[in-house]
Amino acid sequence: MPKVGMEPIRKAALVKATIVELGRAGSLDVTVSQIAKRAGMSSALAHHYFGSKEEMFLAAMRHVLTLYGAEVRGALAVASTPEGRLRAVLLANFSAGNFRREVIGAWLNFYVLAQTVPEASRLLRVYQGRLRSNLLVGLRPLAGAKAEELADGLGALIDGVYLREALKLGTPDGKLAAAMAFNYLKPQIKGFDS
Amino acid sequence: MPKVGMEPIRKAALVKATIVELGRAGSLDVTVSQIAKRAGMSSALAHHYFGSKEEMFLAAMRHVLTLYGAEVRGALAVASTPEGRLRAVLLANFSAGNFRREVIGAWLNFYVLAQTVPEASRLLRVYQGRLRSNLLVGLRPLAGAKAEELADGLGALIDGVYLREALKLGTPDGKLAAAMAFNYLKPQIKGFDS
DNA sequence: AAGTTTATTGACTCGTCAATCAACAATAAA
DNA sequence: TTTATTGTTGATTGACGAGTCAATAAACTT
Repeated sequence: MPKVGMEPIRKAALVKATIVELGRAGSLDVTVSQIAKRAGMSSALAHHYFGSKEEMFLAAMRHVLTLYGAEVRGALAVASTPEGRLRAVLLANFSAGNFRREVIGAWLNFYVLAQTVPEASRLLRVYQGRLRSNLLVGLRPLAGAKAEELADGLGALIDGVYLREALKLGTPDGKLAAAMAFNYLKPQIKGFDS
Repeated sequence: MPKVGMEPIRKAALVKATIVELGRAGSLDVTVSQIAKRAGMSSALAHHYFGSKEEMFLAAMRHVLTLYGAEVRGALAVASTPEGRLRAVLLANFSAGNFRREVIGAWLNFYVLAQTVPEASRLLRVYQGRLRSNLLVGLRPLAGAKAEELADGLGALIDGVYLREALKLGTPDGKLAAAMAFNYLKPQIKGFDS
């Protein structure tokens, strides 16, 4: 059965399965066997490709971060005004691709992972830094000196919305979540309307 | 050595040790032995008093929640105006008692625990409900119809600030954190000043 | 065709840990 | 002073899970 060139396929399947299992279990207490099973292979093979469970987690993180980054870049590309850029970044954060049950659950676990694994912590910082600078691009022309503190507030608000969503059941509502962010900005920036 | 009336003392020591260990490890991967050792007893005794590790976690949660509730009530008692009440609730959230490394780390784990343990999820909802209603007491006279959405936004912001603090190293700065909340409110409520 | 590399897994090792138990000690009640 | 009751622990059990390994097989190389 063994064909050649399986590596990328297997790795992709494992990354996907890791995210699903993390979201499902809601904790890092997920066995390699569970992940491997969901990805349709033996746990030995998972170890063969990733070496350790930790590496699997990190690969899953990178994947989520990459998707997120791509989505933001895409949205940003078609925005020309500062207002448009702001809108784009916020909407991307709560888009159907990122604001999903499994992904939200995975995020929570990434924060936990970051408590013990330096590389996870680094990745999370990179994400926070990007979010901040993306927000600042839109905010600086609109809010000037207040831009920095607005960006920090928005960042915390977004993380908080994710965290709270992790506690709820049912389908996450991105529209509603985005509305909270716009609500935060409206009175801060004259003439800003969602 | 065994005197009588040890139960409450042992239980309190275990609860305290659980919070410390949870904060230290940054994850639920804490063994009963670690907790028991920090509390100065054998793991068998810990099981004797709590029955299971899960019960220890829940007791720790209840304890944190109780302290938090007491602090808010205390601050609220000496506030007479709506503005004062708002201030009181926000400051209590970031007070020296609650906004500490270990406690922040423990919070993160409570959210993880809530993913699998219904009682943990219930406790967290109770906390969120209380926070919300405490905020509303102050907000309704000041913001009227907008009070509800402001309370939700503030709640998410507070949780987000906690979450982000869990990622940082060093001593948490409650003043700075509280400032973010005030910053959120200032433009929303005419005449509100921290 | 022989040799090498890639894919794949079942079985195994080794460690860890929650929970239980048997036994012992001290205090309180009878 | 027996007889509970409460406190306490070392040792043990039983389960589970990460990571390793030997073995098998298909595919590529020369």
